[in-house]
Amino acid sequence: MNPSPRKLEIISVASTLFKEKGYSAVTMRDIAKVMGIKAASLYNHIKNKEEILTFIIISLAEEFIDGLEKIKRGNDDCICKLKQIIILHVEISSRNTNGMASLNNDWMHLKDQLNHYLALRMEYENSFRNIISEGILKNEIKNINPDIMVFSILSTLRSLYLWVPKKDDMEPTLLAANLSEVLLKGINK
Amino acid sequence: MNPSPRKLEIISVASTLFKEKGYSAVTMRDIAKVMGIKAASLYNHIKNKEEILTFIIISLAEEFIDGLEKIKRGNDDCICKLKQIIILHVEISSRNTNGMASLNNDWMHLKDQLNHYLALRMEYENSFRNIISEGILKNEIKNINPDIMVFSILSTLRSLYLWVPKKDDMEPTLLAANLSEVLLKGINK
DNA sequence: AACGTAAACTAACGATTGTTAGTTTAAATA
DNA sequence: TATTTAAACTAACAATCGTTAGTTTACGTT
Repeated sequence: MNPSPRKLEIISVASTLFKEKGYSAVTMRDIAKVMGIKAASLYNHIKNKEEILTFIIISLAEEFIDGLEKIKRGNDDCICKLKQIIILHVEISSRNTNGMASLNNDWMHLKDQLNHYLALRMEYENSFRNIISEGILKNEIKNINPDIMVFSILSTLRSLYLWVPKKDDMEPTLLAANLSEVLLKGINK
Repeated sequence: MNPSPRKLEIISVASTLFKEKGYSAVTMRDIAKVMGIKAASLYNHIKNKEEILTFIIISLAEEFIDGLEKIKRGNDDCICKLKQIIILHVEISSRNTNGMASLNNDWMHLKDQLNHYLALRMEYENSFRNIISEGILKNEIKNINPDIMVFSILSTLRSLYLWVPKKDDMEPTLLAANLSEVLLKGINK
């Protein structure tokens, strides 16, 4: 059963507020006020507050897993795969900056799906690290601690949601290209 | 008037909890329980909940401003200054991973000092960008949009608080050296 | 015209929130 | 020994929290 349009509207409003103040600081009455209805009316469309957060986070997490899965299946070299990962993050983050805030900062407030989320996250990071490690073996990537490279690149990509809205004049394609240059080849001339 | 040892103890406990769940989700009773006292007793040492957050954030922000000020005053080249900034972040983040969580995620819950914080933050980012821009002029740094380089490097440095605790076996000096290599020269061989 | 239904409403609940007031305890000081 | 004081306590407050129950409204379908 797909979410109704009204439910998606609530989730969208909630995402905006969650980004501004964090999940815990946003009340059902806050969400209702932006919707122009009373808090109790929200419950005609959603089960509870937690369901909103769960939907936001899990659907985004699965987008990332699916995207990475496709990249892994390709037989491009590692550097090319990394570029595709950068594009994946720019695309998803640009399309849903508000949701990305919850994915990054509010996952610990999940209950039922917390373990599922943590599993997806670990799966994603492991796949990412495997691509790096393979690149080192094939001599495409420097022989530095892969954890540091994963951490460094992923930190930047995870922060995109904060930065994309400030640069909405910049095309996602150009942003991804510049990011690839900086993340893969550095800034030093 | 310096904070008493007991007050610092409360702030330390609060920092730990703020990192785990975020400022809004941590109650005064949560903090008190870890301290082994009742919530009301906290008010013998602190004015209110907000004061705890303010102390954590502002003192860290000032550490960064002071550190960057010293780096700016030196007459090293830009690449060297960037390396010093990386060391600054590794040092501060290693010394206070818990506080860094609030600095990154809970600043929007400041009240009295919110504008002060935002001013410090803008000052820091501007100085950072100026170093990059100067590096481009002097042909030390690639001629790419400096905003993207600031964003990319700073995102990684701001996430250190999440990552340092998982790698407490790694010496901060080595971490800073590896980070410099990755952030400045990239991962591509 | 009668009915069904989706989506709003009012009213209220029990729990929890940050915080205050006033009291007790125990150790240091006079 | 008597007094002061720092730091804990108990008890309670008004406000706000997520949520439920029951009701009204308005519109599409029979």
